[in-house]
Parts: sequence; C-alpha cells; structure tokens
Amino acid sequence: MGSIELAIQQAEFKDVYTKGVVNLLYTHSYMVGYQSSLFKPYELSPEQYNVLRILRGQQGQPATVAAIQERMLNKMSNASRLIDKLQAKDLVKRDACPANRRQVDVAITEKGVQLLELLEKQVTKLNRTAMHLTEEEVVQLNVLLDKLRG
Amino acid sequence: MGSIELAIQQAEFKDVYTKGVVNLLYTHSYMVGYQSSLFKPYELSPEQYNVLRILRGQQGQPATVAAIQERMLNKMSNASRLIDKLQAKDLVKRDACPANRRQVDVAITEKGVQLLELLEKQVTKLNRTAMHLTEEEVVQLNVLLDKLRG
DNA sequence: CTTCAATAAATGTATATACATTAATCCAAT
DNA sequence: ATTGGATTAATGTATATACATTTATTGAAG
Repeated sequence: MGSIELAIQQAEFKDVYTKGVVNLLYTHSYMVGYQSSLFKPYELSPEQYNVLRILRGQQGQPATVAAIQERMLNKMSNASRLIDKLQAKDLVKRDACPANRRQVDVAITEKGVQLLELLEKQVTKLNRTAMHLTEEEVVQLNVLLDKLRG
Repeated sequence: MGSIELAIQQAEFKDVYTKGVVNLLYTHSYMVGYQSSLFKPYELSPEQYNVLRILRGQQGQPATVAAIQERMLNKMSNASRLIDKLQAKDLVKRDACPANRRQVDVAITEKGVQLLELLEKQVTKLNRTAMHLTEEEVVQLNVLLDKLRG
C-alpha cells in the first residue's frame, strides 16, 4: 500500500492516473500548509508572496494588473483585490500608466523588496526541508510536472 | 527554458526546490481547473466529489464527520459545512450515531452513488487526457510525490 | 469627428475557506 | 452521583476565491 493510500485511508485506486491526480491535490495541500504557516506572521497569503516575486522579477519595471494575473499561479484569483491588500500593507504601489490610461502600473516598494528578501531565505530553507527529495529527484519531478501539463 | 518558466514567464529559479514548489502549485491549479469545469454542471466542488468518494469507499458503512475530515485532501476545509451542501442536494444523509451521541453518521445516498458513478467515468477519462504522461511516468510521479511528503 | 466593439481594471455578489468559539456529550477521577 | 477535562460537531466571523458585471478608455471603421 503506497503512502498516498495510507494518508487518505483509501484501499486502492481505479487507475494510476486517478491516483496521480489525488496525489497531486494532496501533496499540494501539504506544501501550502507549510507555506501558509510561514507567511502567517506577516499576514501574507502564498499567492500574495508570489505576486511580490513576480514584481521583483521585473527588475524595477512596473507590471500591469493583467500581466500579473497572467503570471499568477492561481489563474482564477482576483489580481486587483490581491494588489489592494499588498498596497494597504505598503508592499506595492499603483500608478496610472501614462501610455494607456486604462492600465495601471504596479511596482514593488522598497518595503516589499525587504520583506521579500527576508521571507525568501526562510522559504528556500523550508522548501528544502519540507520536500523529502534529493536534488535529482526534484529535477525529475519538475520534468514530469512540465510534461504533465503538455 | 523549461516549460514552467515559460508558463509563468519567470527567467530562472534560485534553486530546483523552489522551482519544484512553484511547479507543484501551478500544476495543481491546472488540474483543478479541469476538474472544476467538469463538476460545474452538477454544482459540485472537487472536494465535495472527493467526500462522496470517501463515503462510497466505506462499503455502505457510514463515517463520522471527523473521519471524513481526516481523509479529505484539503485538511483545512470545513467538513461540517461541506456535508451540509451535499445533504441539501440529497447526495448524503446524516444520522445520529447511537453509540456516541456526539458523533454523526454520514452516509452516501442512492442518488449520491448514482451521481458518483456518472461522474467517475468522466473524471477517469479527463484525468487521462489532461495528464500528458504515459502510465510509467504517472507511476514515477506517484513515487516522487509520496516520497516528497516523507 | 462619431460610433462602437474591444480592452483593462475595479466592483458586486455568492460561495468557500481558515480559524476560533460554542454547545453537547462522554468518560475518568473523585 | 458529581465534577471537570476531553472530544465531536456545529456555528461565527473574517477573508479569499470564482465569476459576472460595470466603468473608463482606447482605437479602428465609417
């Protein structure tokens, strides 16, 4: 009996694909649990953290709300309101985009950069310790996940 | 540039573990998107579907709310209210547990079994087509995910 | 120039989730 | 038998999410 069957106390799966999906959902929940507890003291959700990372990846360039939405891990979440939260915490700032007044330029603030740097160290450490895999196995996992999505 | 970097337009990851976590979150969102659209016509969430599966796995035996909670994929979600929803749709029923009146026996109804059977065929097919992996690769993925959680 | 479809972001609204608290019941110790 | 801590489920409450609608603006076609 594999460990996913044990974890959710299911006797057996109909097929490996179904098992794979359940395993993916369950493992996701496992990792998000870890991350959330790390972010909690800073009142940041995992996706908020991710948006800060996206913005810092811009090398100082701002990004439009739509561009952020596109790069978010959870495509369905609401970038506009998520940015509201980050702005309320002074981690990002919004500016009217001069070239196109429909768009809004979002950029990470100095405070955001500093929080991100602080968190990043902890996240990196956490990811290593929470994933009980060797580097080679993680590489293999990445290959499989990339292929999975086609 | 691997496909996860392309998908979220990120230049490069600091390390493979961080990449692995992001890849996991992103792939999860990909699969949930598929599943949700399948369940949508039946006004069922993926976790509600999962609870129906848990109950049917009981071979007719009811399960307590706590037992269901334990086996749910998302440990943090609220089993009690989720069961409310299923009960409102006549897919499960609640009965006082005679042995221990604090507990509530939850069981799948005939209607629930029938909906589950209908959905299961579609889910099985979807899982196969949405996961662009061979059987061997899925087996490998399952091994890695099980090991990941330690 | 005016009109109108397309686009970008924000907002409305319903539901789901996370987490704390409450209410009922059980059971062990006195 | 009574008390008090532990357990079980339900509920309260705030926030997040999913999805539709609205508002403002753009740019192309007439």
